[in-house]
Amino acid sequence: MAERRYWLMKSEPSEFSIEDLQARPGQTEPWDGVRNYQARNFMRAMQAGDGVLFYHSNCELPGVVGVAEVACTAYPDPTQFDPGDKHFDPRSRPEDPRWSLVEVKFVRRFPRTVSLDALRSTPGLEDNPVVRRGNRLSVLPVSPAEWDIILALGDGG
DNA sequence: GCCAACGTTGGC
DNA sequence: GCCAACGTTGGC
Repeated sequence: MAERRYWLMKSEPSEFSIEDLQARPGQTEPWDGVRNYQARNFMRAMQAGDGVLFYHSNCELPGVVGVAEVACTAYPDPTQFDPGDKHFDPRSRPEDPRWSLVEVKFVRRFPRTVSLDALRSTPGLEDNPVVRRGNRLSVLPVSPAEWDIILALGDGG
């Protein structure tokens, strides 16, 4: 059995928020539209049951708002083949799909957002890319130690 | 809305 | 393979 790993996934709440995830049937959502190779590779490395920190970006209070879980391993993102979709990729071929997604399942919302400010000022998180200036990666790994720190901040808040 | 940081593209 | 131009991300 694979060891459980931890990730952080960003979403703009105006596009898709943790409340939207909670409201979904089965509280599960295909995390489509990722068009960055590094982020894609991280999704391809995910296993069902991995922990996910749900991060709200590009909003009034950016930060981690709750916990989700990887619901299945990666499969081809269907939006890459849909000419009507904003994430359509004309250069991706069905016999060799370029982009993948995983499905994500709601676990819980934190009582309070663990803001980016809080992440930046908490010892033990300074090595994670999410606190680094100019970081644009939307899917990134979190170490077990970082996971524990952020959960304590979120659940204790 | 601004703009710095970054990834991608394409000319050479 | 270099690198300038371009588009996007995301904090502020």
